[in-house]
Amino acid sequence: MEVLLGVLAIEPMSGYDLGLTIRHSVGHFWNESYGQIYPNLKKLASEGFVSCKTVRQKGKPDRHIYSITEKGRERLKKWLTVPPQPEIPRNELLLKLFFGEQVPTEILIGYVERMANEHRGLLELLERTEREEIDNNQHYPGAPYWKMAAHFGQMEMRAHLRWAEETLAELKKIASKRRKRSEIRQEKRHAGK
Amino acid sequence: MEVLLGVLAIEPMSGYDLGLTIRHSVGHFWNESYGQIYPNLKKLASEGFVSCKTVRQKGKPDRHIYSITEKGRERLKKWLTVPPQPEIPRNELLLKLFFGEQVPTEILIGYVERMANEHRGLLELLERTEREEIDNNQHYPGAPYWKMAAHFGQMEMRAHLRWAEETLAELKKIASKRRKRSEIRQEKRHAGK
DNA sequence: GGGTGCATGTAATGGGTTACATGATTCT
DNA sequence: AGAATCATGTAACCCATTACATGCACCC
Repeated sequence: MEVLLGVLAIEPMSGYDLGLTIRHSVGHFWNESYGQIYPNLKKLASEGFVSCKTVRQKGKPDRHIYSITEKGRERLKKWLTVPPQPEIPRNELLLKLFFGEQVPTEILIGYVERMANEHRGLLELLERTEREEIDNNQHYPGAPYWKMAAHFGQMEMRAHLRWAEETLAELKKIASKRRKRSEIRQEKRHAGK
Repeated sequence: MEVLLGVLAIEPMSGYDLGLTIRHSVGHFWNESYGQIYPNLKKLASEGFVSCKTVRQKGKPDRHIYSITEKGRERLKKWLTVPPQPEIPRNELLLKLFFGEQVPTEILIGYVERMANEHRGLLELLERTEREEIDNNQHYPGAPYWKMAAHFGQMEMRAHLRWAEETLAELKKIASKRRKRSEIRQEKRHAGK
């Protein structure tokens, strides 16, 4: 809801563009689906927080360009001054790892490797975005804040990658132990026959 | 849903105890409310994934002790072998910081300080839990996995604290710049009078 | 007397994702 | 010809939190 106001405070745009802009600016820590964006824009418009101009297009449906109003800016500021409450994120990977005993270690190794690859990619993306997007908008007063948010993501990703390395080493140790144990079991079974 | 099975695979217990156990074992990356736990236990029981024994108590309501069944263990294993899909966590602090331009810098400083304090506390808790809970259960085959999950939280918290330091320094720079600018404005207004 | 902890549960409410529907244009 | 992109939106559904309801025991 308030992301929409925040982005529209930077620049008026359509619902579709809001989706794209949100994805590649705050996408690494906040996302909104179109099933959320369109109804919320309508609601914000009906309550006077945003205004809407309709632009005709040939072939395509009309574009609705939304702009934030004074009332909208006030609402945004009011929301910004409410202390954010801490939220416990849900991490399915960690949960599955926590119960990892129940499952072959190779599976867990796959999960951690996959996560590491994803986060490596995300880290690169964040670094690139910082260089290209934020540094090219140094004149804009919001740029320092964008940088802080981007840095958060970068530092988190690097921590995750370090953890993944450490954890993969540990998992591989466990895997080889397990293999040895099952080999011994096999031998005993052979001997017992 | 599956957390319940996972915890019950370690030890049978009541819904109430599940809530407590989840909070202080996987609480830093997963949480379930009682409004979720009780109905889900009922559902799991009706589908044969857990069994339930009722224990009478004087004064207090009957305790329902749930145990995982063979069918439940199979379901847990099946779930564990489904690759976790990456989830984008929502971070309200970062979002507010991203739009920080719109609001006095002091407010943002307060948010970041508060977050740093919280995460410092959480880090200590995680370190303590690792020493007390996990190391005391070294015999249990799940312990190494618990340790990995705990380490994830620790490394993340430490990264957040480093970020908070860096960010606070930056925010304080911005705050002093802003103060100077507003002093100049004040002087000009006086001179203009 | 009032707060906290034990112990269970239900119901309203809200938030969000997914799937669906439409339809033209552009790329492969 | 078929997929993808542009562009809007609705509706069903799922999930989750919150608040409510009950009631005893214990402590200050």
